[in-house]
Amino acid sequence: MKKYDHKKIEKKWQDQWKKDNVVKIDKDDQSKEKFYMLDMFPYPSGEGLHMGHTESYTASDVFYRFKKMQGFNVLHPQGFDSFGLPAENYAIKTGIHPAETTQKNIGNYIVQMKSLGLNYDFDEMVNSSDSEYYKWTQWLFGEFFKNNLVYKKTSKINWCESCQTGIANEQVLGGECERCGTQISQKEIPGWFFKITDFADALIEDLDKVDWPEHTIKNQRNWIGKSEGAEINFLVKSQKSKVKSKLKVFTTRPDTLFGATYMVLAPEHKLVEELKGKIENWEEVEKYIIDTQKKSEMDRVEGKEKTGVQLLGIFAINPALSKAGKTDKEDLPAGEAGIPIFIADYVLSGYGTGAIMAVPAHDERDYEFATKFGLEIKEVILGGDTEEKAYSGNGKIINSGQFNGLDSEEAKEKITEFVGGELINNYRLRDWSISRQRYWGCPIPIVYSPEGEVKLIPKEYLPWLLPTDVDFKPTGISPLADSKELKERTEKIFGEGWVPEYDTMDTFVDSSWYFLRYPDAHNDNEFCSETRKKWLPVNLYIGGAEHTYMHLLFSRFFVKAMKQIGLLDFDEPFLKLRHQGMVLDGEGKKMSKSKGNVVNPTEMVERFGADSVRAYMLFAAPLEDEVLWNENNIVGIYRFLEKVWAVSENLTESSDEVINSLHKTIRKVENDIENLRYNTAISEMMKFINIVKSSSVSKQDFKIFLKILAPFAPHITEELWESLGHTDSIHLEKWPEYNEALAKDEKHIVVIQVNGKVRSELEIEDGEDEETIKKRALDDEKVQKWIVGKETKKIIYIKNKLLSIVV
RNA sequence: GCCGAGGUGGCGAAAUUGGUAGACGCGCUAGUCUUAGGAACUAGUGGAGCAAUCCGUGGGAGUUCAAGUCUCCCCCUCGGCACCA
Repeated sequence: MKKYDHKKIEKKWQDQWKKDNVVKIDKDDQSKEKFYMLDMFPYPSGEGLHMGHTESYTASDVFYRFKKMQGFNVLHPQGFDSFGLPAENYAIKTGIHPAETTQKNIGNYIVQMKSLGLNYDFDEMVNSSDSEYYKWTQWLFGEFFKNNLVYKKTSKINWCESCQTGIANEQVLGGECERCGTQISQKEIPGWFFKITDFADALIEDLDKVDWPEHTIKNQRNWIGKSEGAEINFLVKSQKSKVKSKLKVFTTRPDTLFGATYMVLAPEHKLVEELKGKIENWEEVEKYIIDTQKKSEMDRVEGKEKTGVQLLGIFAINPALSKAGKTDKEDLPAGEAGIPIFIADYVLSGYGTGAIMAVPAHDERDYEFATKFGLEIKEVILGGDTEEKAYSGNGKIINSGQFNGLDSEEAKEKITEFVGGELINNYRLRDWSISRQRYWGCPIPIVYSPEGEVKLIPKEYLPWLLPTDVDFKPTGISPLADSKELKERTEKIFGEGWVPEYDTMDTFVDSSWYFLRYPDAHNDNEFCSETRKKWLPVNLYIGGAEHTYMHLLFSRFFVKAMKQIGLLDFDEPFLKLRHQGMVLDGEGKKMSKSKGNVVNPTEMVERFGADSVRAYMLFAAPLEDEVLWNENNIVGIYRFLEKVWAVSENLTESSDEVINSLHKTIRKVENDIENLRYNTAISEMMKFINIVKSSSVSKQDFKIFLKILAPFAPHITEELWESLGHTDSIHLEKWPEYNEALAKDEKHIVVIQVNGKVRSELEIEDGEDEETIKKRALDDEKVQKWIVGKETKKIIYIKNKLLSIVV
């Protein structure tokens, strides 16, 4: 008997599959139903594939093989998100061009993926730093430009001093750069923006159309941060002069307008500068503004204590309190004065209008501020605990003139109308800043005329190539600025004095549409032909939970924008999404280079075999949970495969028990794969083998078992398939059908409970009638003991499972 | 503080969705074989008890013939957000 030697057979079959080009599919095959199985494409780092990839890529590989056996035409592509900072930083250190490192790393990744038995067609791969791909990234930018979905503006953006580039809001984590952890500052620079906010509502509403994890949907919603409220104008007056200005605020609680006793502007608010001459304590105000600018976002939040400065010499008029309820009728009822105006850093310039009406009686932050500065607190809502500092719930309106007695909800609309305000929605989401002052990214296809006029580079000049004659060292100005070649190229095409855009695009742009390219990866005329668009959208997408905001949000935006332009005809890119959990070390700690506990997938494949590594990753825990990589546990899987191997050399006849178990196993495994419950699918197959070991199985039935094991352990099953006399691959077989009648049990154990406690059990024939079972139960010796001399009040029977006697 | 996920043997985890809690795997114990075993095989393995039986799914209450599962309150762990008006 030859031994199970994973090294030999895995090598053998990987070579064979390559030779047979088994992964190639006919993308235009109309005879089969399509299924688009997608993995999140990796950034090809120098570290190589990590265990997290191993798990999610195996998960998708199993699903792909399963769907294929079920007769679907399955697209299961892979590619590389290869623009980005690590390669550029490496280039700065070593002088090796990013293109070169990237190419090398991609080669490594492909070798590693193949060694795991992952079936991808690398002839059809997408590589975002390849001009064949980024030509279309640029073309899409152009389409967005033509359709007014991208614009340029000078604004304060998040600036990372260490990376020497601006970054998106989404890339700032707790005031720090998500890449390098440097404190983010604000910098005023010109840059390009995608109008993602145009789609804010659709990005929320369409979440109802997808099958995604609940928490991911919630995160998307929170990130967009829709709040319903009103914009209301207040009048600002100077004590000395007649000059009046309007001050617009956003509030979610217009119903509390009568309780607004002061106003707060963000220190950066335009009006502060405008009214400079009217503000009597300008020196103090200016100092506060400068102090605020100096504070980083972190400090602003950490020093929770409210600070602020009143703008002396000016005041605002609460429109609700002016005679006619309109701001332009500024006369106040006799004895009423205007309300004070403050600047304070608890009001953010970037949200809403950068100014608020403060209602201390019903907002905790306003309450805190008002208490500190001794400002009036006026209750206008009845409700809640009177002990509470500020009641922020809904209730009956009081102290609000003709609106008294209304419910808050109703009052919101009426009071807004009364003061000429407007009900509107506000969003936390901002337009997506995509300009990066770095080298290794997709060039923005824009040129400027000598007069500074913006011109989109026409399609005929795409791909607009990333120049190679640059110095990588970041200086805060995009490295492209020192390319002689780029300058000459631009002048040659557009004329003397024309200059190219030097910024490159955020790499999230590359990954926002890559899944649209796979169906037609080498099309040089279109990003994807009409006939190949039939592959879209993605049926199942598997990837890390760290992408619950950015990548998923941006991809969704792209699809919506492209639909609006008429390039696509669906709303959502990923119909079904599942995340894999993190892979931790044996002690449950995160793997990291500094801890020295990083596990190398290739080394594990060498030692235990790809089949064992694959099956173990999926067996150890549910897909979405964390997996501990415990080398002592993987032997369980290895033993299982050895048992399968051993069984294959001892095939005779199937016992009834084995036949029954086989059909149950097919049913369970099929159902579990469909629901991505791989862990229980594998345990079910283990059970089957255990039963076979204590009994016997026929060649035919064993071959059926091999088929359901094949997606998980593609090499060993292929080897055994061959040794059982087949010349065609097991992976071309059809998924076996189970027989419901054979999967049925003929006998059942029925548990007998007395007053809810298990007292005995009976073996019954399937379908044995209830009366007989009841009688048998009541006569049962062990049951008798508990019911003798008592009156039977109730008997409940759950078919084939349980009989509960109440006495 | 807010949002989300979770808490079941020594460990990773199951539980047909209200019906025998701990499947499957690791580990452990005993035995067989062996020069040996960190190999293989067989049996056992939630806790207490000689046993009958009792106790057990973070804690407490409740609904029910029956609760890991449903309801209410509380505690803890992990992830994310953090003055968003």
